[in-house]
Amino acid sequence: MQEVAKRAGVALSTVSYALNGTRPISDETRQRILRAMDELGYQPHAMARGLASKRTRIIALLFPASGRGLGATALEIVTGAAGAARAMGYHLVVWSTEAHGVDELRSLLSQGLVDGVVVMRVRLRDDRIDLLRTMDVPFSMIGRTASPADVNFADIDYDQTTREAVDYLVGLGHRKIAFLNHSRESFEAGYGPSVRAAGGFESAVRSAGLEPIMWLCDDAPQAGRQALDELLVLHPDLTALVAMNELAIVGVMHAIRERGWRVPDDLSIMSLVSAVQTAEMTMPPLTAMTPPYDELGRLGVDVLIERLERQAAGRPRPLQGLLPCRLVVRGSTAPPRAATATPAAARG
Amino acid sequence: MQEVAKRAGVALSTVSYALNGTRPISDETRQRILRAMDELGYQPHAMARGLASKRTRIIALLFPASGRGLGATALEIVTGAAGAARAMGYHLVVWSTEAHGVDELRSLLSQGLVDGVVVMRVRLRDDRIDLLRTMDVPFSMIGRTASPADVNFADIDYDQTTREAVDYLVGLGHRKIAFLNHSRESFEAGYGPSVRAAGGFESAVRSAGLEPIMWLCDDAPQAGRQALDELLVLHPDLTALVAMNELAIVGVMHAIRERGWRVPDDLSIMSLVSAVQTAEMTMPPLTAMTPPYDELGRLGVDVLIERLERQAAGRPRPLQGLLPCRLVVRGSTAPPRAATATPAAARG
DNA sequence: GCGTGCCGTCGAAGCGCTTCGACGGAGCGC
DNA sequence: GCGCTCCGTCGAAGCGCTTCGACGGCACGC
Repeated sequence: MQEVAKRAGVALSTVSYALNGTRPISDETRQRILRAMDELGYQPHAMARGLASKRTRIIALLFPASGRGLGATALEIVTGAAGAARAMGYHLVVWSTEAHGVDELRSLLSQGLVDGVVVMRVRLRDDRIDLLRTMDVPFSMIGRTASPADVNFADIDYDQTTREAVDYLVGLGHRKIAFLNHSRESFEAGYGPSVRAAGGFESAVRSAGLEPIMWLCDDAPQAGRQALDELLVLHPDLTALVAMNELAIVGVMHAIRERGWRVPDDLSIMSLVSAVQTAEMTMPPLTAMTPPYDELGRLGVDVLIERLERQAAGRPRPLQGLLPCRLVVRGSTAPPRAATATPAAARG
Repeated sequence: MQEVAKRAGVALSTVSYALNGTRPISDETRQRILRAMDELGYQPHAMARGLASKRTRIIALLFPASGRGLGATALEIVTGAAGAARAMGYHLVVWSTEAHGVDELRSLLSQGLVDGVVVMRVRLRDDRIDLLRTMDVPFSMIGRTASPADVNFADIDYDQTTREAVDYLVGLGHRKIAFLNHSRESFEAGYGPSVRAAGGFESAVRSAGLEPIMWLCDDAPQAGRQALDELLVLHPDLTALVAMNELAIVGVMHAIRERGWRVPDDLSIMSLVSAVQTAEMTMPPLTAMTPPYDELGRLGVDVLIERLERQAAGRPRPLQGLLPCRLVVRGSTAPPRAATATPAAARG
């Protein structure tokens, strides 16, 4: 940097101002400096900047250590987040806490390595969020807690998504639609997607003048088979299933085939919040509401950096982005067999 | 840190030595210092350390920007890598290059933010590796180039993996086994897994006294269906398929069902290098050689840090780890129908 | 014509740590 | 018993940048 300054015939500090725009610099001087930087192939030293400015331009992405159920999903978020961070001149470090829990997070944070944190897989009630609050570390969430009033977050718009899913099925002529959710444990533990999708489904179905049916089901094919059997006992006139449980869907489809039924002719299946990869791993491929996971990651980073750079003093109001899933019609949905007739009670 | 020193009654530098073990410190002094740190809840400032020591304790994970085909896979690698890094006191930043390519990587590297780089999804011939070499940045690879002689890497042991897969099928009684690979483009572009698995399969099959059959196939269900049809024309006595192409497998299974055949009774299918998530997304679930992806990520980081900390001067010899996939038997494999009889030429 | 402001630039003082050279004291050999 | 060595500790000099206060020069107004 010394050399750049010398070559451009200015003081060291002037180079710094030109770089950061901290103080006004005449256009001509800036040009000289930029040229010098270019010729010397100079790149500012990240750590030195960080130390001097107390702004590291590094943010952390907190994600749950493994655990099934994420997968392709989570990767897309990471990719999106990394891209967004880089586009804004930040670096993204990944911290997969949960192994050692909150204590480790605390020590990580107090190393002063990061300016802020993006928290993935937020639970409605979340220790990590509490910690970030008390340590006064800027953060944003992908997903959200029960009361995210004053925090920046990015989440899927479950209301909109479930509504679109239900509307699509209703539009095809379905009148009896069940919602196959995640497991009871995850629902009762307050897993956001599970809870919010359930709420969205209920209100969407009701506003279509229908009766909501929800079923909690473990994330496993076997559980899905059983769930279908039980559902059909209670509701033999079921013609469509909305499911946010990909592994269960596999079982459901198997069970359907064993009955000699076919998807989508005898039962339409719609996968909620389902990544492309998994939706195409079945036969027929699943009509699905596909979440824009990379967008979600991107947005999570964006709102954090927004908070970091512009909301530094006086929090005007939080940025909260809800992204709807995109409907991708594949082969698992169709009008019900007796779309025009009355719902066939004479079935099963 | 000043305060810690004061409280422990020693000089600032002594605290530093106690922390890093750079110079011998009497046990008693160290204890005093550690206690003081504890009481004050002190955590060394990462950036300051990095600036002063020129060792940032940050490493970068270079991974391919999106692109289908990774997915759950890649996430596990990231998770494993992040865990390993943290366990060794490092931070992991993710850089998804390829968007802007090598130039961006160069500028990223010259920021001096990272001590070294783990490169994912290495191609047999890889620009990024060349750059790292010329810039003399320590790195390790997950996967490997064509001639990885002097570099630390972690990769799947394709020889061992394909051998186990073939042996298992041969053990069941199969005598006519085909290998369904990735697309021709990826094979000819020198995508390591594709090339190495092909080699491994060929030698494994030959050493079992059988004739190798390989088929290149785009990563799509439709391509899989077609591939199966073509294969069966050429080899009507085929009884087993080893596939490293999950999307194609979906199509294959569909095609089989349409013929009125069943998996595994009429054709055994074995998925190579297949994540648990996808292996369980089919009916029946796939018998698969499952790669220890998190181990792979972990190992990639380990060998990099090894290189960083111990091979600093005089490279003794590279650490190169090959991890075999683990055989998980599920429902897609069985003895061939006519295991004891001669291969049925009178079929399909 | 000289004071007043403001714009653009400069020099220097850190940011919180590591590391180097130096130094005092204890233990050893002759 | 004296000198020498080695061990454990100290003080100070940076690491490469940001940022603060200061300052020179210009345009403007009275």
